[in-house]
Amino acid sequence: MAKRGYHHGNLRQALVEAALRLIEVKGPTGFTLSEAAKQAGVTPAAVYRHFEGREDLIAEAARQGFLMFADLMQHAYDKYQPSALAAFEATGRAYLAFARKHPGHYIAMFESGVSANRTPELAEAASRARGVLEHAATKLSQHIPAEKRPPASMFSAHIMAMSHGVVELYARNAPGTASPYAPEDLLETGIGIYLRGLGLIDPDL
Amino acid sequence: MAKRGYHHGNLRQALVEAALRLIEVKGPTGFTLSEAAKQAGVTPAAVYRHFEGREDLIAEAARQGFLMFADLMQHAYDKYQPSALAAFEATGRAYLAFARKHPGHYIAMFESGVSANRTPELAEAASRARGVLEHAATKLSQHIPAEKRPPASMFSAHIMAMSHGVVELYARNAPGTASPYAPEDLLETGIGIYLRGLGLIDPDL
DNA sequence: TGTACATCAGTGAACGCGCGTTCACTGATGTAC
DNA sequence: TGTACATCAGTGAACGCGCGTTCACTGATGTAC
Repeated sequence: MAKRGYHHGNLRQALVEAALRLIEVKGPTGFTLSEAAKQAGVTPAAVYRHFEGREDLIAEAARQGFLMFADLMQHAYDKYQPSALAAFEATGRAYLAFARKHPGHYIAMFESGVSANRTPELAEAASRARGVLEHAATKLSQHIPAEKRPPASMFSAHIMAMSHGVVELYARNAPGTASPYAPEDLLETGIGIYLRGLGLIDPDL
Repeated sequence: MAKRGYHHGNLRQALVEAALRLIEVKGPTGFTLSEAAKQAGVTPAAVYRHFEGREDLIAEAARQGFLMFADLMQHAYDKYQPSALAAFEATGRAYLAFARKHPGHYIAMFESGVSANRTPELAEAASRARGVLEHAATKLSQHIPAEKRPPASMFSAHIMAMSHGVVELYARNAPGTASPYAPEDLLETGIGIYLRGLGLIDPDL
């Protein structure tokens, strides 16, 4: 596992990955710097060679998350081009897929209490992710008659809100809170109805 | 302040209120049983006369939150009856108003990590709140032609998701994450577009 | 190729801290006679 | 009305724990000659 570098190989990344695993299992509260160090096979003090402290480690995990998140949505978007509608819907599906596949990242990004403005690098990564969705919304909204077209940033904020809400309320394992619908279906139908409201989908079912 | 009871007056409720204040200020992570006790002017050990422990105290705060939440939505619903549409929209506004007015309760309910099924009392309170929104959705959905009508529980899940998403992403003070829109506007327009998608609002703006 | 040296990633011990929880207790409140 | 007693809410000391962070160090790695 230790291929290059000095003693450990690539401790910095190993710590990020340990942190992600812990955040996923124990929640943002349960995550501790000491345990992340232990899981990486290293003394807690070693962490300080690579990060300023606990918060900084979480912020790096979140940053990497935003980058992956942006890539995933971008990829989904590109794949369904040139149909603005199909591309937009694919982007929405990618949102949920990311949250399902990378819960540790998602929690670090949205539930850890780390501000997206903590560092310029984190802010930039977050902004890039937001940008992908906003771009998809902008393109799609050009199909709406100008006089009844909401601003694209509002449009994408609606979609982000619904997506995030579905993740938080229905895609967490929380037993009992579960609704009878799969989160994927819930989001798909929700966005579908919303887009129909914008006149972007045929009103006949 | 100590009107009735034994030594303190009503320590149980004072602890719940101290916990809510702390949760609001420091987040669910920052809340500690010891500090809640201190704020209530009491030794940490005294908490154990009224609660099983830290989690139990949070659960009670959440339970009270769900009761208030249900009452608020119910009240808003009743006020705008008999128009199913106006009543439904008022219920949505009440959702956001509650989150804004009672952030401590909201956090205890949705972000504290306490399962809504932790105790039967908590589960029942949560279910009552959900019931109000579902009732509003059921009534409103009767105005949709049966063949294109989604199940009311799905309908209300969509609204809950969007409402929760708006609260989490845009109604928290998080500076910089803020969108240029007021959360109230964002939710109002979002629900408006969604309802238009269901054919419940005149399609001409 | 071999030796001397510089670098610096990770060590290990120590710190002060506040946490949640337990326990035997005390003393104010409420009640029975 | 007054006294003796029971109740039980809150005390205070103690516990073991793991936390994040600091510090002088050590020893493997990489480099210069």
